[in-house]
Order: sequence, then C-alpha cells, then structure tokens
Amino acid sequence: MEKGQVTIRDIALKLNISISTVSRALRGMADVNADTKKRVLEMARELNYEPNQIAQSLRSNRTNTIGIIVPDVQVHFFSSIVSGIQKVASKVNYNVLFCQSGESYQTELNNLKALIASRVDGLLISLSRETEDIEHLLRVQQKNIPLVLFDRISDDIDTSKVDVSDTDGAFKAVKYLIDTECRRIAYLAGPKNLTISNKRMEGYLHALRAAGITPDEELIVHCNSLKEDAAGATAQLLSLNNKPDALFCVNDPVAIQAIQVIKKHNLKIPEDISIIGFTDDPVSALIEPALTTVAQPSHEMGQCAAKLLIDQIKGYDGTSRTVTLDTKLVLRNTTKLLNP
Amino acid sequence: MEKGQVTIRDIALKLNISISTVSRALRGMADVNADTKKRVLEMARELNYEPNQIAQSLRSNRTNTIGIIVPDVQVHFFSSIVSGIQKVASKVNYNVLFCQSGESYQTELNNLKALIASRVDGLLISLSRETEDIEHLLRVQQKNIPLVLFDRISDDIDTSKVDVSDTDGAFKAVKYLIDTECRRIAYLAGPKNLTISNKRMEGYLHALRAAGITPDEELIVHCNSLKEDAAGATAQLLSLNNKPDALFCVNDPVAIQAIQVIKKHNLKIPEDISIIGFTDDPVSALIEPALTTVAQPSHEMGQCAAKLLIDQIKGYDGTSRTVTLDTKLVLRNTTKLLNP
DNA sequence: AACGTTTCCGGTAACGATCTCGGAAATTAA
DNA sequence: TTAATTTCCGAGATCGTTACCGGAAACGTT
Repeated sequence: MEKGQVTIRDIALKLNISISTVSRALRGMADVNADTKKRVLEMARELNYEPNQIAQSLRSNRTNTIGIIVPDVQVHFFSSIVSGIQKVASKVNYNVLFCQSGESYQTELNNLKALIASRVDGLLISLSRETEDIEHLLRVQQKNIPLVLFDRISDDIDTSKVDVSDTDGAFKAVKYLIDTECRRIAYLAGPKNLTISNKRMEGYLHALRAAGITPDEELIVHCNSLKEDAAGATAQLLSLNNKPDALFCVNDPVAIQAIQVIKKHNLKIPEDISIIGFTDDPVSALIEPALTTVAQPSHEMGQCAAKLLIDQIKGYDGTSRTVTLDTKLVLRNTTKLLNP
Repeated sequence: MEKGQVTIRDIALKLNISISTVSRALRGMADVNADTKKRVLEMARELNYEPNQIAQSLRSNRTNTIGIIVPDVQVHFFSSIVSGIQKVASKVNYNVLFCQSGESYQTELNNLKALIASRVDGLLISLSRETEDIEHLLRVQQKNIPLVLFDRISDDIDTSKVDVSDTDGAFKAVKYLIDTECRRIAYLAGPKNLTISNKRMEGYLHALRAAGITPDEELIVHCNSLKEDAAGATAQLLSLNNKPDALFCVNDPVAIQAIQVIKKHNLKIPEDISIIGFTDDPVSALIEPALTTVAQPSHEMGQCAAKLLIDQIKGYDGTSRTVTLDTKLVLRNTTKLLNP
C-alpha cells in the first residue's frame, strides 16, 4: 500500500525501463517497441495508474479547466446555464471549476482571484448584482485569459458575450398586453444598475410609445433584493389612485410574488390585472394561474457560452463576438386572450 | 506585454534578488529583511502577480480542490446541495471541481476519472440512478482519497455519508395520512435499485403495519424516468377497481405529476385523494393545491457533507461517519386536516 | 582580537510529466 | 564485411514553486 498515487516512475521501476519510455508508451508515440508498449499499458492498468494532470498542466501551461462564476446556482435559470456549460465542457474533456458570487462584488473578486491562481484556461462569468466596476475583468484580459460574459453582461468591456434579446422580449410582452386591451401597464424593474433590467425597460418604453401611450413614471418601480421588495413594490402599485391594469415584471420570481399579493387583494387575474414575467422558470407553468412569461433559453445559453469560450481557448476564433439568443413569449393564464 | 503570466522569477529578476528570497517574502516567512519584503510585495502588486497554484499543488501534493459529482444540477434539490458545498469550501479556500453524471453510470465513471486525474483532495458524490456497482468507489479508497457520499448513498461501502431520515420521514408522512382517515394508501416509488426509494418504502410499510393495515402490492408502483412514468403510474392507480384514497410519492416531481393527472380525472384533492411528496422543492409551495411534503434540508446537507470531507482531508477525523439529517413533514393543502 | 550568534540570502533539489537530443543496438544496403 | 540507416531507448532540461542547506555579512561577547 503506497502513500501517494502511482506515477510513471513507479511503472518505470517495476519494468526496469526509463520514465521517458513509459511516457512515450502511455502517450502512444511511434518510437517505442510494440512489446514494451504493451507491457507498459498492462502495468499501468495493474497499478491503477491515472496521469497526474497537475504535472501535465505545469508542463504544458494548459489546465484543460474553465472557471465559472454565477451569482447563485440555486436559481434555476443559473443552474440550467451551469448544467449546459458543464455538459459542453465535459464533452471536449474540459473540467469546470465552479464558484458563486452570492451577488456580492467582493466575493466575485475573491472567486476570480482563486480561478486565476488555479490557472484556468478560460472564464465564464455572470456578474453579481452589486458589480458596477469591471476593473477586475480588464485585469483578466491583460493576462490574456479568454473571457466570456453571459446574461449579466457589461457594456464597458470588449469581450465575447452571450445574452438574450431582452429589449425585444420585453417589447413583445408589453405589446401583447396592449393588444389585449391593457393601457396602464406597470414595470416592476430590478436594481437600477442591472443591465438586463434596463434593457427590458427599453423594450417596455418602446412598446408603449409605439402604441401612443405616454409612459407614467409612477408605474415604474424598482426592487432590489428580489422577494421582499417585490411584494412591497406590488402593494405600492395597487395603492395608486389610478391602478395599473397590467404588470410586466423583470423576472419570474418577482412576478410570482406579485401574483400572491394581487390574490390577497382579491383582484382577478387576468381580468382585473394581467401579468407577464421573464425567464420561464419551471415554477411558472405550475403555479395557479400559470404565468405568461418571456422564455429565455437558459440551457442553450450555457452551451453557447461554453462553445464560444472553448473556441477562443483553442484559438479557433480570436475576435470577441456577442451572441444574442432569441426570447419567446409563452402565453399562459395570467394574460387575456387575443381577440381574433 | 508578456506571453504567460508573471512568476516569482520575474519578480526576482526585476529586483535583482533570488527567487528563494521572493518566495520567502511572499509567503511572509521570518528570515527576510523588512525592506526587501516590502519591495517584493510592491513589485508583486505592480506586476499583478498571482501565485501559480498548479506549481504549488505539484510541489505540495495538495490541490486545495474538492470534486463533486451530482446527477443533475438542474434539479433544485441538487443545486441547493451544490450551493451549500461551494459556500463551505470557499470559506476555507477550497476550490470546487463540478461534474454531472446525468444519471448515467458511464458518465459517472468518466467524471471520476477526470477528478482523480485532477488530483482533487477529496470527493463528494451522489450516485447516479443507474449505479449499482460501486467498484469505482472502492478504487477511490485504495488511492486514499477522502470520499463522502450524500443523498444517493450506497450501503456497500464503508465511507462517510450524509443522508436524511428517509425511513422516518416516510413513516411520519404515511402516519399522517392514516391519522386523517386514509386507508388505501399507495406508494409511487422510484427505481427498484434506488436506496432512498427503498428506505422510504420501509417507512411506508412500517406505518401501515403499525396501524394494522395490510400492505397491498397493487398499491406499490415503481417509476423510472421521472416525469413520463409518474403520469402513467398514477393513471394506473386510478384505474383500479378499488382506488387509493391517498398517494405517498417518492419525491415532489412525481407528486406534482400525480396532481396533474388527478386533476384531469376530476378528483378532488384532498377530499377524494390525499397526496404527500418528498423533498420540499420550492415549486411545491406555489402549485395549486400547495403540496404537503416531507422537507429535506438540502442546503444543510451540502454544508454538512463538505464539512465532513474537509475535516477528513485535513486529517482531523479519520473515521468514516454517517450523518443523518432530520426530515420534517410540511403540511399544506394536498392533505386533510387532523381532527382534534 | 578572536570567537560565537544572528540575520539575511542564494544555490540546489525536488514534485510528475514531456520533449529534445543523442546514442546504442538492430537492421538493411553496399 | 563495412557503412548506412532505422528502431528503440535513456539522460537531462524544463514548467513554477517550496524546502533544505549552507554561506556571507553584521552583530555582540569575552
């Protein structure tokens, strides 16, 4: 029973040959005797040898590992992305070092430091809600580490990005609300510095203006820490003299909170007030009433981001590209039917 | 603009001192002049130096990295565990290499191979549904790699484990059904080789017998690939001459499927048929009717497993321990009220 | 003044794998 | 038989870091 793990040196000693030969045999190189090669492979299997990727990495300066930072993997949207990333990575023999920022800028910095120290070959990051300064990302670029941002991206850095058509998705949602006779449409927004929240706001405003409706500032409410604020924000909207007849929400959790509050106020959904969310969380199809929402292809987003990154690592593509995935309005029961 | 990253050698060259001194200075060792140390630290910051953990790992034979394998991180129960693991690990400066088996035995083997090659300091594994043979886990032990199993554990290996009180949780659930006047209680089970499914069956049978009810084999139905089978199994139960008046389900997704089918049959929940799930998925509180379920502390399970593993890695505890976390019956609206 | 101590620093050998180089043995060609 | 070539293998350097060892100053002690 040895202490550490088996090395090529152990194999070499057992067979009384040099480690160079063992290395060549294991890597399947040409200039090694067929018989020697067979003996090496057999011995490797017998000793249960596994190559030491740490040593390989040090030598080759490549770790075959990519790093991910997401805000919180407990959010289904992110776990779905992480799943997509991991599957693609594993298919091309890349490992995945996984971190969570917990929506904290400081933790994001720490995560990044750890991943850089681990010499990941590339990075996939979805920014924390607190992150405004992207100095740390620029430092990543200075080190020539390939970087792909997804979902929570930043416009202040020139790198590859994957996002969804937020503006267009919001536009489609709000247009649908207008088409189903809603006129006072509120927007339950996210934090003011969150890019995706702002892009969805653009779509919201655009749809209103396109229909000749003047946006009412009273109807745009921001909420920060999702659940708690969302309930308060909804209550605030319902207490207006001139109540909204529809609610467009920055994401599904907010929409679900809104539904609970509206139910408590004994208002009918969608007759009194229509609701549309964003994301298509699995919960949304199961709640009562089932939530109409703008679906984002989360799994595909992860796969796409991973592919972009790996292409960059392998040097297939040096340019930074932004891929925008399509969103789709999924009609359920929190919205009225379109009149034919 | 250099090619690779900055090394202590670069710092040494710039300051015209030896790499040994730089190393000592960076590690804050005693025998280095205060002024020299200051200059080294300043230069390190100026050059944006990050220690190469790969080299450190090779030298020290420790990677400060643990590996996780879960079946599917998109399942909330697992993402919650993974989140708990990652938080604990990060707090003690451990990295997390993340893999998914996708419920495939072969993929689990591949994952394990990759993690061993990466020389993780320890492993956290929740077995795939396909896994029956645990030879691969024994090989891990032969290599003296600390291993902790969680949730999907196996009785055939002596190692640290974290699970929940499955049997007791099932017992409490079924007892509650009996206490609320249910008599023909069906069990919608998982695959036959799944330990947790069998343990829950034990609790189910125990509760029945304790109440003097003879278990009816007709009322125990197994389903494999979760969603599709669950619907079929439920339909099968509803087509019996002597229908069940309650359904105990191996997990929440199965219960939720069952609810949909039962609704379609125009049966009233819980008046005609009561339902209890297992896990307490976040969805369960939001669906209509809200699902009564046996809650498992998933986040805590992750944290506990990570702590056990890290204690083992650091050599605080060499013995293999099994921690069983408590389950809690969460009463909602798919069950009748208890008569006082 | 001669000695021991302390302070600080550099050389060198590892960790495990790979790659380059060169050389010995075996084979072929002349 | 000798020369040329092929086949196969080993020595050594290297990746970035740390640990061990030893040495040169600078200091204090008698």
